[in-house]
Amino acid sequence: MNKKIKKSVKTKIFEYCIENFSRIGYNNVGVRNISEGTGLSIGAIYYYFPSKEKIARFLYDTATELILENIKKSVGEARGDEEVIKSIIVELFRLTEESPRLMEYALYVKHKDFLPDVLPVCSSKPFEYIKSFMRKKIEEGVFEDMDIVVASALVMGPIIRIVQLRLDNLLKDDIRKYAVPIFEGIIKSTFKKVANKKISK
Amino acid sequence: MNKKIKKSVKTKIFEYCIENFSRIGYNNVGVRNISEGTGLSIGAIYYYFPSKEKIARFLYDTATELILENIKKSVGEARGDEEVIKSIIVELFRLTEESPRLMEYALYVKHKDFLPDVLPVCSSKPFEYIKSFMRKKIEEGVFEDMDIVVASALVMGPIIRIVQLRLDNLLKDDIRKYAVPIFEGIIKSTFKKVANKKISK
DNA sequence: ATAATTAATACGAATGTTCGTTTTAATTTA
DNA sequence: TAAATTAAAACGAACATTCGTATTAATTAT
Repeated sequence: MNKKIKKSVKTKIFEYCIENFSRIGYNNVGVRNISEGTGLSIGAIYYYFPSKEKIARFLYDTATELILENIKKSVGEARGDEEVIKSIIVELFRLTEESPRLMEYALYVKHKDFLPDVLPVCSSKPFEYIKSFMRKKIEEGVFEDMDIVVASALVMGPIIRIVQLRLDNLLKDDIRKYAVPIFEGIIKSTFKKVANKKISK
Repeated sequence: MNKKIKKSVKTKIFEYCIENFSRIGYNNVGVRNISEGTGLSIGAIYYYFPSKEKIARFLYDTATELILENIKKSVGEARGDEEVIKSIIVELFRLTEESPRLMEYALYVKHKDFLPDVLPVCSSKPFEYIKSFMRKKIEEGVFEDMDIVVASALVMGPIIRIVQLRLDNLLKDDIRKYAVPIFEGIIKSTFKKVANKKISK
């Protein structure tokens, strides 16, 4: 009966920092900016986080966890292997449109600058999850029998590329319109061909 | 008869900064580090560059120019459309193995942190060059008739992804071994099918 | 009363940059 | 040839600023 009325301190910090670490960079956002931007005092910030670096780590963990949850939920509703791939694309594109800063932080922020020992995002939970799905499908013979690295690159490469172009503002329109053609291209390059089955209409 | 003997100041700075901006980040490399690392005095550095930011810009321009030159040369020796795609892959993979820091700087460095008004690398000269080639081939009917954005993502996405994985040290071995399988996957997803022509052996 | 938050101040370390000076090498003058 | 002059190149201590962080005492909320 309380938490709803006011945003928690951590939430405020999360929202402000996700936005601004992505937009102008970790090193260009000072603790004083965070204080002003959230309306919190510097003391309050340090009451919840022992250091600025810990904020960055908290953002990273929360962001990857959030993305993973969304992907899992989306994949959970999919029927069949192709549907799984499609649902991943749709979900990643949706997240890109609806939470661009979240995606930007997860994909882009050069963690080496300020989180030296964090895994590169490409091997963070969401991407590991997708990769393990693919590994299984190669074993089952759904995908062409290819190296997992190659398969993973052929599937995730185009998706991530579209997302990056959008986040860089090089694509002006909603990228969800690319979901189907990208999906079809990916299927062509990775799935075993089945004689009596058409992929596109 | 003189320039050969000593590395120019700009060359020294280029080499040190490409290495270290990529490795530990622009904001973690101070002017004092550059001074110590190159053996140049701080004064000398500022004699050649008006600011640290201008160094970053110089690196960016030089790196993209270098990569573009190499791609052009490699493409120039290719015969036929598929060969062009293959030569781009081979060249980008070669550069990744032989000049990883150069590639890392061009692909990765989050320019927003310190070069606010520079183009994202994905739209820098080398990538624009490749894209315009593809646009032409779509018009000529070599590629499937698809949106240039989609085609570009299907071609460049997997390539860049492999490169990134390698630069993140998530792939331990030389990525050149992936050149052919990646090439074959890309062809499948983008090239028009020609009935009496097999792509792989 | 305890915990949470604020506001203000202060700290030292690190930053990018400046600037007066020195070194070096080439050119000009004598 | 030797001395004088010049200008570019290199130097590095010092500067003002900003950073993350710490500390304080006062205030508010539970």
